[in-house]
Amino acid sequence: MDEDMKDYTSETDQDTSTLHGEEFQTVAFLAKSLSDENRLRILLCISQGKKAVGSIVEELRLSQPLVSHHLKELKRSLLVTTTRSGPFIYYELSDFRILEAIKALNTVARDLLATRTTF
Amino acid sequence: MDEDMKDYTSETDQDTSTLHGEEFQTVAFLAKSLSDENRLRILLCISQGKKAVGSIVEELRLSQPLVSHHLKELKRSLLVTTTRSGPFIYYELSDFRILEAIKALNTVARDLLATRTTF
DNA sequence: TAATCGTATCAGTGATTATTTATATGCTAA
DNA sequence: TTAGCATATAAATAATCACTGATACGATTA
Repeated sequence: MDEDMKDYTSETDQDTSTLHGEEFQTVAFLAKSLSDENRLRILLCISQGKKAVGSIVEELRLSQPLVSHHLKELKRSLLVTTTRSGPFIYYELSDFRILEAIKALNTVARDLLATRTTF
Repeated sequence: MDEDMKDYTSETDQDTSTLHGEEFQTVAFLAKSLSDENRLRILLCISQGKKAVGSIVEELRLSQPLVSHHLKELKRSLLVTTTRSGPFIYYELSDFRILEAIKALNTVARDLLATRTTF
């Protein structure tokens, strides 16, 4: 059961210099989670601390079903975790290094746009 | 063959700690380019050096129109540049730091899968 | 119990996209 | 000019996805 993703044994050192096999799939899956502007806003929003859905809705001025939809997607990619407290459901980042990855993308993006010759 | 890597001294102070405004859009756009398994394979493929379309087709065993389609998408996101030499069109990475971003995503993805509580 | 608040889910729609097959375009040599 | 190779593009399909509006679910309180 649970054949979505595979587990790794972390006994030996992993090769971080290149991707192989199913890693292309997992990286693509993770990148897809970051490929939506609203999801990025949500991630940055809850990076300040765990927040309930209503707070995110209010802060980002998005509809509640839309925020719930994106949070579900972020949870599916394991980027966020939830904790219930009464009627509130708090969402928080599961790994803050995703912020470093986002910043790396931002740096590259800014440079690509800056050094662009045409336009 | 010269690698045109650049030094990055900030001429204007850039805020790398957070995203604001249009940066969400550009990061999402860049992430979308990385959100496809075949495009990641293509990027890693040409990271070994500039390659013609036929070489990529052969190496990745994808159809030629599919490779051309993805290369067009990668060019649209400024991740690759082209050089024509006779009938051949060579594609190469425009910024090798995208590999670092991909590796960062891979590390996070591997950790998310590893530390996941399997119910 | 009922009522209310917070959140999730359902159904539908329009837009985007990955892929295939077929065709067109561009370059070079004979 | 022709033929032939390398690459791009067009057309069609199927799948995915972001978003909206409506509704359902769950927890708390009266």
